[in-house]
Amino acid sequence: MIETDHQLSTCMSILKPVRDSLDVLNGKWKLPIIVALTFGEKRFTEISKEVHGITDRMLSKELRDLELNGLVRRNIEESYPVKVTYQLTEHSKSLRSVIDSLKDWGILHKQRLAEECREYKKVKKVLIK
Amino acid sequence: MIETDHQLSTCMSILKPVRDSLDVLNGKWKLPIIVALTFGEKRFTEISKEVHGITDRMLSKELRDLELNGLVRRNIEESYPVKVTYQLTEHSKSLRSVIDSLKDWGILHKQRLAEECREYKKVKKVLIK
DNA sequence: GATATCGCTATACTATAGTATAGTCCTATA
DNA sequence: TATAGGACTATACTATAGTATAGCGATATC
Repeated sequence: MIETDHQLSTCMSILKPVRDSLDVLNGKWKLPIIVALTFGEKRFTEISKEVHGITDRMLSKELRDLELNGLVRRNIEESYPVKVTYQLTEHSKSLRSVIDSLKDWGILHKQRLAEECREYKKVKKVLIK
Repeated sequence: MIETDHQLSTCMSILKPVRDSLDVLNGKWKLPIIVALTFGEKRFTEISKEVHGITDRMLSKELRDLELNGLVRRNIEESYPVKVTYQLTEHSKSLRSVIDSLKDWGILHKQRLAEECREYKKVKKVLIK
């Protein structure tokens, strides 16, 4: 019982950091934007063209979010006219393993669902016979 | 150029499975429910009591989602009255590494943000001087 | 007979995420 | 002078996630 409580509280303490990570990555556009910035800095309209379907409003907001979370840096070139570029930060590289982990599980999960579906069809076939 | 296109398409192919994983874990209640079921099967009202603040409607919906994704199994005991229990599946155990990865990054990220904040204060101090 | 528990569902609402469309202020170019 | 691009912001909308509250049909308990 004490053991269980201890384990449970351990589990609970996992929830907060997991939520933090999910919040940073969540939404429809964060990851596509990160991908677009993977091979060097880009300008607002360049990102907008690469991330198909995003509106200016969303891009502006998501870039601000990513900047606040220290994943993206906004550079202003003091030229005429000013040139604004966005690039990934060092910190953003630490996301690599998280993304890999999510990708691997996503693939595994799809396979599992497909297997389950085949199982179901097999069962149905037997039942029909 | 060809190289870059190739790398980009690789990145894009990562997006879908990552999205799949995020969709499965997303929302306010999925993870707390999974935690509640970590130490054995539980009944509807037991989960409801452990996951503080969740409404019956949400619990019902989220359990159905988790069941559809093969993470939770619903058992009906044919007794009078019927007893319904929920438990984690084998497949749900494969989430372990994903959750660990998210947790680790969440902790790292908080630290990074805290450091950045200290940096900022240092800079501000210098500027005020 | 009245009340309580179990495992939900129904209805109606609010809050947050995302979309659609237009406009602004700057400079550059035809 | 007109048009276009860059980097946004403003306004208004829709869609999805989540909340609040109530009810229901079964059994069990007082």
